[in-house]
This record gives sequence, C-alpha cells and structure tokens, in this order.
Amino acid sequence: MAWQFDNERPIYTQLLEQIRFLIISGLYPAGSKLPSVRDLASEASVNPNTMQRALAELERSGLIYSQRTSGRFVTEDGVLIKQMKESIGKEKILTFLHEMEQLGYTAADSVVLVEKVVEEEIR
Amino acid sequence: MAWQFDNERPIYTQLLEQIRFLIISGLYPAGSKLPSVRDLASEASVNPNTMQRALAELERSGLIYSQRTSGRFVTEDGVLIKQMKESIGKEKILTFLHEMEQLGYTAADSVVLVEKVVEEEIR
Amino acid sequence: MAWQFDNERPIYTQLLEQIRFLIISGLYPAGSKLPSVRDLASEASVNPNTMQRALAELERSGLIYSQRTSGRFVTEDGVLIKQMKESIGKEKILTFLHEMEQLGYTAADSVVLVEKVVEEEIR
Amino acid sequence: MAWQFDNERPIYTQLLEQIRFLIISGLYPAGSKLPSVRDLASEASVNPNTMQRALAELERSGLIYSQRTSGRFVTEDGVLIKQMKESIGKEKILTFLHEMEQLGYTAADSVVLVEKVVEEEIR
DNA sequence: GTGGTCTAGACCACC
DNA sequence: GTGGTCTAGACCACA
Repeated sequence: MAWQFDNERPIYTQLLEQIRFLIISGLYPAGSKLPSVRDLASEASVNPNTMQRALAELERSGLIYSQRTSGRFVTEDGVLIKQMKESIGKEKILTFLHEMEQLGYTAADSVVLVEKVVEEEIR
Repeated sequence: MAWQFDNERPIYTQLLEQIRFLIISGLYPAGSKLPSVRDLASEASVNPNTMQRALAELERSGLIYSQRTSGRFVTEDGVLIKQMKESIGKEKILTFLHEMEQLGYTAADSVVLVEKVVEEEIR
Repeated sequence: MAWQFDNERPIYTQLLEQIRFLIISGLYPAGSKLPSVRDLASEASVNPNTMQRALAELERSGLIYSQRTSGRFVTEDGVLIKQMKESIGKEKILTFLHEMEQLGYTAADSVVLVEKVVEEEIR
Repeated sequence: MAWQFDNERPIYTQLLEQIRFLIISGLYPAGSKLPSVRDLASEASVNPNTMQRALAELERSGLIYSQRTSGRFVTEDGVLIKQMKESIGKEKILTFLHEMEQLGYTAADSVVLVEKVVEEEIR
C-alpha cells in the first residue's frame, strides 16, 4: 500500500480515507483484525497520535470497533460496509453536481461531460 | 447575490469561486467593471482585505485585471473565460472520478451512478 | 509614437520617461517647442492632469522650461541634455549591478552575462 | 543578516528578494528548514502577516514549500534553485537593456558602458 | 509551536 | 474614490 499525502488537507483525514478504502474494497475483510496503531503508524510514516485520530473517527462511523484487550477489528456487519460505501459515494456525487452547478453546468450537462471525460480516458 | 460561506474552507476561496461563477456565467460580462473592493466586501459582509485577497487570486488567473486607479475589470478575452470554465470543469470531473476510484468505483461505475442520482433528483 | 503603459508603475512616471526619451534621442531637438499639454494628453490618451504632472517633473529636472504665454520648450542647453542622458544611464547601470549582486553575481559576472545575452540577441 | 528596506517598493517584495537571495546563494541550503514565520518576522522587524505574504509568494515560485505543522523548507531541488537564479538574472539583464534602449543606447553601447562603470568601481 | 486565516483600522499614491 | 500595503491582534486546526 502506497501511503502518500498532500499538504492541503489534514493527514488524519487522508489516513481515514485510505483505511476506509481498504475496508470498503474488501482488502480488510469484515471481521478481520487491523494491525496495531503503532504498526499502522510506522507503516504510513506518521505520528501514532495522528493514526490514532484517524482510527477513532472510523470507529465513530461504525466501520471498525475496538476490543479493549485484543485490538481493533473491522465491523462484522457486511451490510453496513456496503451502505457506507454507497452513502459516501452518493455524497460525493451530490457535492460534485453542486460544484458543477457552481460553474454554470446543469446536472444534465455534468452527466454528459463526465461521460465524455471517461471516454477520453479510456482511449 | 446571496453570499454565503461554510466554515470548512477559507472565506477568500469561497469568495473567489462565487465571483468566478459570476464571470463564467456571464453575469459579469467580459470587459465589464467590477464593483470596488470596498463595495464587494461590504456586500458580502467580509473584511475588505479578505475580498482583496480573493480578487488578487482571480487576477493572477487572468480572469480579471486591475486598472490602478479606476477599478477592476473582467478580462475582455471571452475565449479565456470559456477556456477557464472548461478547464476548471474538467479538473473537477477528474478529481471526482479519482475520489470515486478511491471508494472502489470504476470510472464506468461512476458514470452510471451519476446518471442515477441525477434521475432521482429530477423526479 | 506608441504610447503604452503597464499597470505596475504610475502613469506619470512612464510618460516622463517616454518624453525624456524623445528629448534625449533628439526627436524633440534642443530649443524646440513641445505640443500643448492638451494635445500631448489626448495623443497619449491620458488625463491632462497626469500629463501636466509628468511635464512638471521634467521641468524640475531642467530638461524643459515653460514660457508663460507661449508654451513649453526643450532646453536649449545641449550639454545638459547629454549630461542628463549619461547620468541617468549610469544610475541605471549601478542599480542593475546592485540587483545582480543581490542575486549573487559579482560585477564581473554581470559584465560577462550581459555580453552573453547581447550576443544571443544578435544571433 | 541585515534586513533593510526602502520606501519605494512594498516591504513584502523586498523580503521576498532578500530571502530568495539567501536561498540562491546557498546560505539557506536546499532542503533546509527555514525559521518560523514569527521568528523571521521579528528578526526583520515586520508584521508576521507581511512576512507570511513574502513566504507565500516564494512558495508559489517553488523555491520553498510548507509542511503543514512542522515549518517551511527550502526545496530539495537544487537544479530548480540554479535555474531560478539564472532565469531571474536573465530577466534583469533584458529589462536593463530595454531601459537603456529607452534612453537611446544600443545593446552594444550598454555593454561598453557597463564595463566602464565596473572598471571605475574597481579602482 | 507551526502555518493559516480573518478582522479592524489605518495610511498611501494615484487620478 | 480607487487599488494596494501594512500593522496589530486574535483565533484555529494540526502534530
């Protein structure tokens, strides 16, 4: 896994997103145990406090839970994971459409443009 | 014009975007004179310095220029305005697609999802 | 004559420099009569007040003088004109050398670099 | 370091130039950490905001970058630093030659005059 | 402690 | 009245 960050946004946010991706994509399957904070932190070359914060946020969202003695685990609730993915995705789409409107494109315009860009990318 | 801001991002950035929208959408036509910094600032209820900063950034992008003592004007270059709109739009699309991939959706998935959301919105 | 200005410096300064050039280069010969402020201003598309100020500064430097009733004239003192040219030139050279030192180039470095640039330009 | 300013040009511009000199000359080596905004500001006896602005401009040029919470650093790209020095130098030379032409000196004249002034200075 | 943002208020040159 | 600069002082998120 390539951990890399930009300076524009908080590190912990970017950590959160990347770990969330690992879970949502199934690389960290439902119910599996996460590496320790220390290990995750050293792997990502960040301060353990920062990693801690990212995990705490993920815990708040319900995607992971911590077992006092034995560490942190991905939720066993596969449905939750799927819902999470879908709701975040929808959120991103709405934000995107809103920003495009902000630029003067209607939702219909945006659809067409996205299709066009995707086609270009494929070529 | 309804000037409103969220607390997540710098105000000057949001000012910039909103003014840019006014230009791109043609509400401030090419070559037209902008209100003075002070007027814009008071209209948006921000400090003149904050507005100044937003305008300075817009100036750097070439969308507006300032005439030492007579005020600020929208660029006369209509083509530039159009290009700006398109390039910002494309940028937003690419960012969006990237974030969706980050969530586990392929570009093709994203297209379908956007279409679906737009349809829902219309209903 | 092509009158054109940039926004970085005061208009009257740029007017001054351009008129000074006309005198120093002999296009406005020693002793000759200058066009009226109004004519000069309209030709340069600037406010007469601005042109007035430029001429006043030139007058202060001794390059021109005004005859209450009959208008403004270039000084008859050809030597003064020549001296002016040389002293301004020397001033510019010293400023230039100082700026280059500011960049980490010695005076000797600067000489070599200027020669190199001039050669390139010629080619 | 002797921080001193003239009143003709914005302080932030002069700060920028002086810090740029420190970098270009190697006094602040590639990759090294700069003092904090506050420290630099107090050292130069200017308002932190003014120093901030100078640094922000330097950042835009690529000579330095900021690490959200750990400070600002000189770019690690030594080549960029060298290129910057050369391109700024060339720019200054072209401006100089242009100004001299404006005075009625050809490029060849200018070369000779610069040499003469430098010789005088040495004596 | 670090960079970053914002406000309030002042001053300046220019036209 | 216009843009531009500067100061002083405050607050914030982040690490």
